[in-house]
Amino acid sequence: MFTPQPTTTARRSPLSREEVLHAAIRLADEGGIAELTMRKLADKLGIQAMSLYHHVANKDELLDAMVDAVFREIEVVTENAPWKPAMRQRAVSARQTLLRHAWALGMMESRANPGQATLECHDAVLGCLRRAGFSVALAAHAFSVLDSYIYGFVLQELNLPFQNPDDLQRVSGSILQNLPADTYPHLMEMMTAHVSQPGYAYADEFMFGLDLILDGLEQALGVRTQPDGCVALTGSG
Amino acid sequence: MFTPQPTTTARRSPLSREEVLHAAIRLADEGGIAELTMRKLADKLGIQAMSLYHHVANKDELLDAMVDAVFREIEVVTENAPWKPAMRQRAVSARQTLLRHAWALGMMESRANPGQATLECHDAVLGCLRRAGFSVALAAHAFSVLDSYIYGFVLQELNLPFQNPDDLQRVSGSILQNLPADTYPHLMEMMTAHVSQPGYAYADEFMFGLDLILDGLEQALGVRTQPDGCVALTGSG
DNA sequence: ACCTGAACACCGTTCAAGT
DNA sequence: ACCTGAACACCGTTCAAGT
Repeated sequence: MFTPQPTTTARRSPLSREEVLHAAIRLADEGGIAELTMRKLADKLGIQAMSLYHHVANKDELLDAMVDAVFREIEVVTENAPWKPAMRQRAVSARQTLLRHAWALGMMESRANPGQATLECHDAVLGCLRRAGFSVALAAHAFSVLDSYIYGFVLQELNLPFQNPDDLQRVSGSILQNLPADTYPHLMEMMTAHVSQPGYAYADEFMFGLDLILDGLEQALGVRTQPDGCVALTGSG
Repeated sequence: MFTPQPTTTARRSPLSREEVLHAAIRLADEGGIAELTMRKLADKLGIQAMSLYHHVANKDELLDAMVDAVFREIEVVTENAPWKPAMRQRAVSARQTLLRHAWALGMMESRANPGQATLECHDAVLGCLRRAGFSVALAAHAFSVLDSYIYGFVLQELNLPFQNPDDLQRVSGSILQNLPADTYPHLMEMMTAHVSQPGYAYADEFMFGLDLILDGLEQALGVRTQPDGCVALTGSG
């Protein structure tokens, strides 16, 4: 029996792996990683949960792909750019990306299969450093300390029980208000004299630590390229 | 009717909240956080899952208590110790503790209720810095950059698909072997010329970054306490 | 006070069956 | 090739009932 394709019928185009991936990311972005279940994801796509397994081997593989998609969003500018502003800008982009997808950081702990975008991002960073004169060993050091700092800072940022300065003042007040004033004196001082002051935002701490690390790397690079032992102070000081 | 207590009968002492907490930590340490379900935890304690709710409001409260117990394990030596070795030793202890409880880091992302041990740990660190002459603002900077680095480093360490140098050589080989040699040239160079060399261990990168940050903080402290603008180089260089 | 059985509303995934 | 219904072995948690 010949059954012609119903070309005129409004029909859902067959689901693609890309569609599944992006729907999963949107779901996790909006409702948190706990909201991302195969059943709810299927619901959002208008299919049954079991149909997802035609596009994705299992939930773990989906999570791997999601993490790789996050790395694709991190901008790495290395084209003939000096290493310091390039690394600085990449750090800023990485932080923004990881904040946009709050679920990603917590998932990296358990992922072991780096995707293509992840490898490309790493390669670009290493290339920038090597071209700037970093030895292989120093490039490894630099990569480690920069990524550690970025990941850890975002982890703390996401852990904060507030998102804006108004929240902060309210929350820090309620935490310490119920305690005797001398239980945590230094924490109390930090809250009252600094953190709860107008204009304070934890996000601003990011640049202090980032520049401290970049300056330290610059010094280490200078020591290496000038083996007379004289530290070259190339900063603004 | 009078029913006497069966004093002679071998009877389980009533379960305490502490017992539940430690069993939960052991379960997560051994099998990963996914293994920690209320049902399996109850099994291990020889009771039914529902009985746990007499000692813990819900799973979320249990997770909060587990994170706080991890902070209790971090050693903070601040008694009259100079700030630099004290902060160095605390960073080492924090890293070891977080490696011992690999589940803890991923959970901090979603916890918002700091416990007593957490607050005590933070207070001790701030006290050490303040006594050493750090301004409130610089102490906040120092705290942020140090904790960010520690957390981020451990996050990367846990993310590595190997635990010892032997694994490393095998894994790094299999990742890059299947690729054309020029797809990720700098990653390839890093693997072949550095990471896969005998004696390399990612764990050793920890001290480079830690000392880089501590030296940077020392410099920032010196600049502040000597307002003549002359940087005091108190390091070994 | 502490523990429990049964139940509810969920999970990820398999498998045989449909078109 | 793609989707599905039914089922399996799990979840966290509630609630009424036991001692």
